[in-house]
Amino acid sequence: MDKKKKQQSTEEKILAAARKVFTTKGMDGARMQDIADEAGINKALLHYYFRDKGKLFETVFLEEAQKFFPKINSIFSSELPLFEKIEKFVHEYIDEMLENPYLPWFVMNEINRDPEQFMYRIWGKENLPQPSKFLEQMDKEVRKGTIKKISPVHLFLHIVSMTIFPFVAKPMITRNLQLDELQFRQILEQRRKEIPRFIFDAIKK
Amino acid sequence: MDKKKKQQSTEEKILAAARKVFTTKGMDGARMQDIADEAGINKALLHYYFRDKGKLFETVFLEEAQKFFPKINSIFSSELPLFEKIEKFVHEYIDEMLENPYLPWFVMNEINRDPEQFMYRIWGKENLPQPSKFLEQMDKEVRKGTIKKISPVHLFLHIVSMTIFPFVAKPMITRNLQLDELQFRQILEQRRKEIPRFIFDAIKK
DNA sequence: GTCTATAATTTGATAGAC
DNA sequence: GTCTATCAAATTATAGAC
Repeated sequence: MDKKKKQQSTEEKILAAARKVFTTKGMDGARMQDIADEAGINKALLHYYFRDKGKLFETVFLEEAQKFFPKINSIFSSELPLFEKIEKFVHEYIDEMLENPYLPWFVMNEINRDPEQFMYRIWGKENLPQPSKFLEQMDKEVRKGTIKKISPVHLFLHIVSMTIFPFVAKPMITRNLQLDELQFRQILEQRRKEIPRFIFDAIKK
Repeated sequence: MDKKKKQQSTEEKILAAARKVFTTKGMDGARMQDIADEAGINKALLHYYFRDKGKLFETVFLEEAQKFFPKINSIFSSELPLFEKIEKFVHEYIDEMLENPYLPWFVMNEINRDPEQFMYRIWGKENLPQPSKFLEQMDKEVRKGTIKKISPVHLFLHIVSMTIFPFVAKPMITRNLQLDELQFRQILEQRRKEIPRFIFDAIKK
């Protein structure tokens, strides 16, 4: 990491530092001084590259949100069979979050802070994600009798909840279950297979 | 609400106002002026009753955290049979959160901000919650062959995730599924029955 | 206990030298 | 492009009158 810092442009150093500070402290908690220190420069340079705190934050946030959301939609609206689709979603999502564990908390936290602004910025008004295709697919399987009767909306919520929640609630979980970093990570890795398995058991006939 | 404000003591008015502001904006985003305005008093009085912002926040936070956590432990360590225990947990938790929808986001958000400080304050070092009893109970059922083979830790995570996550991710969910307030609330109410049902289907033999 | 006025501090932002 | 020094605004906290 430190090796590469020399090669990084100042702008890249700032963005990396801002990412780190914003994702741990949030927009309100983050201090420009913290970011400058983390980047090994001074505050004035932050304003030289990015006009103000808001602009810097927005750059970081949109960048991160793009990692978090678009994958959901591309998988859910693909042409895969239901079970494979669920499996792929869980796998790819957990993998992504294992690499960026701060991501879900950061994104959800900032969306909560100002839902309209950010949801709009991420998708725009016409570019809404369409889980409807996935919901219809589930509905079709139910009517075909391939899987048990279940509300597609609830099944969708079950899947997303089991996948994402442990990452958001990490401090609660590690404390309650007395887990160290390694144990927690191992459990998350296990969930890649455990969640699809659990769902299949619940809805297969 | 406004009727009672006359009867409320100033301290109660402050706490109610602080609760409202802190739970929506968080510790960093909250302004003492906002709280004073919300309480219908001036800033100086806030400091008269609570030395500083940190003390006021801590009072509110610990009060709220006590609503959120202890119930988990009391239910999980009770003597109920497994299925009833799961059902009771989901019911009571969703009911609690339907009344205080901001609760899970607020508590988890502030714990993420400073895990050590708050986790310690909530339980202390010796007073750790003991989901172990619940985990053992699940393990026993598995070994008896009453339910399918499943890791107790994962089952625990499944239950908690499905129950709490939708409350934390409300803005994401309502936007993605195009739900209005009422529809969202109805779905949450449905989950009281849906989650236990789903779990039973997954683990019953 | 409650208020107004003000101090003290924090922090985002800019000016200007190099 | 980068730095030091400084300003301006926002925000917490206190002094002191009533």
